[in-house]
Amino acid sequence: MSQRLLLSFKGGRSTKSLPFSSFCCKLYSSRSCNEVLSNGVASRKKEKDFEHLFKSCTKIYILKCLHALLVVSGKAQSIFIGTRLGNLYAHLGDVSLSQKTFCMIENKDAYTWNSMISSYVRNGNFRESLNCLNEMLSTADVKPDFYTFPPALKACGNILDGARIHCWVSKLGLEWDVFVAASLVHMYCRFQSSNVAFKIFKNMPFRDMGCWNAMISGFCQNGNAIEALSLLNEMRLEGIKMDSVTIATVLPICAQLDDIVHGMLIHLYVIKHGLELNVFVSNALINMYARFGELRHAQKVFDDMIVRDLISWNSLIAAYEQNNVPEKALKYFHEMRVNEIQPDLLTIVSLASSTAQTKSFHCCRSVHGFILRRCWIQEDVIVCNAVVDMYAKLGFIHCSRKVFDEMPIKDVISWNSMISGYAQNGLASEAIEIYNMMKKCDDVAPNQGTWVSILPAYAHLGALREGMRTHGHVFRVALNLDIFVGTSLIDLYGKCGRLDDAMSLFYEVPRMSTVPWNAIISCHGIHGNGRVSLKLFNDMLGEGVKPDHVTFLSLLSACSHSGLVDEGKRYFHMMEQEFGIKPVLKHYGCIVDMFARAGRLETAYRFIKSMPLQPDASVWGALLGACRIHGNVELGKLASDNLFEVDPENVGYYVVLSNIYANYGKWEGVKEVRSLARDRGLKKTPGWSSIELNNKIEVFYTANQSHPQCYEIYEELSILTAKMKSLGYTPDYTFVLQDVEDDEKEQILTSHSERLAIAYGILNTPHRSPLRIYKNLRVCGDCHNVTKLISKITEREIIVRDSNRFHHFKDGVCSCGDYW
DNA sequence: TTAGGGTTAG
Repeated sequence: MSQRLLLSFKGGRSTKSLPFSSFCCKLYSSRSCNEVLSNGVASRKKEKDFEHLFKSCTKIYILKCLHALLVVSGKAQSIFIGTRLGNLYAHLGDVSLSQKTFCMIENKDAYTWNSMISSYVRNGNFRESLNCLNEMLSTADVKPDFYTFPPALKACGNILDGARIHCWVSKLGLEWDVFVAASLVHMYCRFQSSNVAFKIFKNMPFRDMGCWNAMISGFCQNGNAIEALSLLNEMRLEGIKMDSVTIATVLPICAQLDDIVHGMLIHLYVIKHGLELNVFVSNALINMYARFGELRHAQKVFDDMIVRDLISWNSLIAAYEQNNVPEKALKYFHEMRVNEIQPDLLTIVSLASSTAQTKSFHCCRSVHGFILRRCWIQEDVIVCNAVVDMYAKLGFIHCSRKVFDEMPIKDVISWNSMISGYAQNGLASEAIEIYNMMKKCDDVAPNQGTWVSILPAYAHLGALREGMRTHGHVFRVALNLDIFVGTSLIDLYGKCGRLDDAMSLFYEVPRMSTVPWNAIISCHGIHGNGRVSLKLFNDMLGEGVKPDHVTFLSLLSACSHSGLVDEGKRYFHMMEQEFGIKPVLKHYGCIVDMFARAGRLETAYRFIKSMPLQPDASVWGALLGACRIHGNVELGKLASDNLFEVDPENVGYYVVLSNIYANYGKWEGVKEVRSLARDRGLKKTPGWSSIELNNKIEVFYTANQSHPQCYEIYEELSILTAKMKSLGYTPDYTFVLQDVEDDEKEQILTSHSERLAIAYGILNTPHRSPLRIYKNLRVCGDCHNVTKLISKITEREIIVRDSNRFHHFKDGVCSCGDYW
């Protein structure tokens, strides 16, 4: 029977794996193996005749059957058959069998050695492949040929290995083989030596597509996008057409150079030459369109693909994730699963980020669970970082911290994610704590991402001294003029009240992008220098920098803080009409704030009513805040009613409404709001102020009685109050929100946390030195007046930053001109 | 018969 099977197998159906596999199974199970061998496999005369049998081996078990037959017949040790078997095992992914088979071969020739080297490389065992090469080179009777070096060059872990192999290549005169030369080019580019690679490339007498592609991709990998494009042009001039590899290489640089026209022209070329069937090309097109935010084009490319691989799915999911369309990203993740495509680590990274965008804690837990079940948390630091980032973006910072603390390995991005997670959730002190922990780790060095995360935390707390020390670090690693780090420094100096330093830094960093402009416009804005902000905006246009939506946020907020209502209106219209930027809720919020601050509460209210978007808490919050300043109970109540609906959990709004009632002595209203907040389980955020002294940040809560210098602080404050009264100060009791007697009201005002911090600063710093205070809530009107007077009495600059803006007190006046 | 050059990331 086996004999018949073998004969039928020989008779024409041999190239199909199924008949052959069934043949093998039957053969294996039959007890007459020897008989078959003597009549079938073993009786064949030429080794070459095995070729079609080898071709049929598409599954490991089939190959094992054939191998068994060949071992029995004594043919497996022959160089041709043994090497072929070893190669087949390597192709089918069984490395250990591949290695065993090679080792069985006696008197290996170059073909066997070459096959062994490439088999190791194919399976990622680079060290072993280089050992193999060394052994081959030391074997006297074997001569390496042009098949030997390309895989070995791929295996080089450093440029020294590569240069050593280059020497052998030159010695054997193989340098000008196109495959070898392309591999050399690729190797040198991998180790950032594109100049050496280019020299080899230029000297080649003949170049095939592989060489051109190796050089172009080498330039791309080393960030030399311009050189890559000029080489592409040279290739075109020589009449060589781009192939699918060229296109997959070049598309990413179109995105890098922000050149969508070039990218679309290449897409046309792809269509014209029928290259869209290549999965690499289509994947690169999806990625290119995604970078430009052209999701419809990306989707069309994906839809038209006949064959899709994991990267195609990952690219589409990432396209939606990076362009903030999480629903679609999740939809395609689901579809991918339906199509039984197994996600990989990169899928999960996009998934985690998309889930964070949905703001659904439940979904995030599912993603975390999915990752835990696959044990990826232990295996991959990138996935862990994505989870840390996911929870942080959702505001569940304690979950981030838990994942972070349990990470087996932390890299610099893990630390950066945790620092920026805290900083972005307003927890600047915690961000600094993590940064300090990071500094103690020897195996991790801060990078650009670290500085852009930690500097805003210092800026937030007004921790100028620590910020300046970090500026020193940044300077030493030559990142001070990096556009993002430089901008963070501008922001730091600006927010710490050092506008002159911010300006000098601003003129040092590259100013081609909006980023530093936005920062400096905003810095002047929060200091009440609205006119300077407007001038900077015009300078920006003059230098040919196109403003973005953040520029207008900074600008409108500057107008709002300086009472420049007409200018604000003008720029708001200009934004859409001249620059085509559609205002989002934050822009509307600025305009409401601008009208309301200026006392035009009715206009602000009418503006809200005319908005095409549903107003959110920030819009109503702006109106409410101004109602408190301008004392409009009726509109304040209306704004609060809306706020209690859109953001019922934010205790701040209840406090402001109760303040408005209290100012007018409407104690019934106060009682009502307080009980409403209590019923909803909300507690007032305690007010606190901080001051940085001797590299330590000292925090004072309102009416703090437990500070070691408590007695001196209150003593100092009472001396100051007496001096202020002699200058005509009378306490403004409208800022006392409790229904108590006047002397108690004065006591309450005196114990406001910013005053405690100021007194502490006066007691512990040299005469006339400036004081920098940060307050977590808004500074009250009475404290504002008091700080002005203290600045005069003590001849000190006092810079107070509160949750709303900046107050720079000097010689009894505030930079905001009492307009805030 | 063994070989080179390509697409996705926190």
